[in-house]
Amino acid sequence: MTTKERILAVAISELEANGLEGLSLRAVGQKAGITPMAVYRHFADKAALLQAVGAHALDLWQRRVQALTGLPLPAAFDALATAFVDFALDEPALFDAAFVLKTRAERIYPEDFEAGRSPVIGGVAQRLAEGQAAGLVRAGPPLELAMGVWGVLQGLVDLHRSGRFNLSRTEFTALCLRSAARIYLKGEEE
Amino acid sequence: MTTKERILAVAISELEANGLEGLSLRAVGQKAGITPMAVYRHFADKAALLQAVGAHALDLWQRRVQALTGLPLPAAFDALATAFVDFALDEPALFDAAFVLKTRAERIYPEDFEAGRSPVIGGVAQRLAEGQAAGLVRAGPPLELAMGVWGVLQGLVDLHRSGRFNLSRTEFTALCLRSAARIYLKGEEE
DNA sequence: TGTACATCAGTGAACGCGCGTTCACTGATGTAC
DNA sequence: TGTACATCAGTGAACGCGCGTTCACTGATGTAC
Repeated sequence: MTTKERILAVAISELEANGLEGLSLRAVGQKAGITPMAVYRHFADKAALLQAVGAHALDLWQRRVQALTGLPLPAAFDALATAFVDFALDEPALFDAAFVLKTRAERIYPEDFEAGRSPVIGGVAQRLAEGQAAGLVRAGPPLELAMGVWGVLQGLVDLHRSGRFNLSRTEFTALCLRSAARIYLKGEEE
Repeated sequence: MTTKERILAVAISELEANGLEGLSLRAVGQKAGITPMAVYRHFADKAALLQAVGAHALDLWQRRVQALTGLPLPAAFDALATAFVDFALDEPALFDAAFVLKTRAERIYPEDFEAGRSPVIGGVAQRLAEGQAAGLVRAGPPLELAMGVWGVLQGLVDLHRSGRFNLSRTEFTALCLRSAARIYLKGEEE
């Protein structure tokens, strides 16, 4: 494990512990066993470190999604949505680093998604299109439906994190799945 | 205009200018024409000031919503959703103060909403119930549908604010309305 | 094989900043008798 | 009506903190001749 990797690992655990605002180069250096100033040997400045953390977090998220392959259609979306909620609630700071941080280069709707530069959203859109062909998924541009699903999950998670849901984890996740399904599912499911 | 009101007004405009993180008591005092320390005459500490700002922002939002009465059902929801998007994109810091700030006492799902302690969500749920009776709105607990609509709007606005939409304001708003409609509207609308 | 030199990770002190908050105070206004 | 006193908005200096970042440096390692 190189020093750079150690710094990154410490930064991630500090992020988990103290959140985006609570991350300081001094603390990272100290917990990595080096002078805070030595961090500058490996990252140009704090923004560069944050960007690396963000890239790592996004990578971690994508790995989690890739581990979900092989499920039939409706279950696949439930599994994906559950993974999203779990990621957001279990690793909130990583979630922020992956999805909220502005220092990272973001994928932009619609061009980057149409060009397939976002594997997760691209995959969702493709499966939604398959679902439309199979008569399961409602009509509409698959990419827009995918963004709608992302939006509702992100929004509900946001509301949950600002303390607006007094629900058990199971109940909250189920509410998220139902809300997401309302976006893409065809017909009455309840 | 009392000094307290002036402080509050300055705090709000500072919030608009610099965001939640950029708000400092020192700047507020200075721009209000008093010593930063005089702020403590009127607010116990920074948290108290922020709480007052949050209450004001929420009040402002509720006024905007109340101004929308009298529209027929599908248009009413579009107007409400448009107002939400406008509020979020035009006054992002006030929006944060009203909806994101944790120092405020939040309404909690489901009990506070069931008890009618949130006029906006309560009103939405009631109109959704009317829509269900009229056969316009899909089945499901009206309160949950309302939270779903709130969630999708909040999420899409979030994604927009982190730079993920390269759409004109009009196009983005339209996408939000379509996504919200997918949550609550019955049948195929496209 | 030995020596001179370059490279480079890491050090430690310091700079300058803005922050929330404390403290003892001033000075004007209002009120009680 | 006049005087003594309480109230209270506002002052100004200071405390202590943590931050990102700079600067000149040390000391070990690797490399060229």
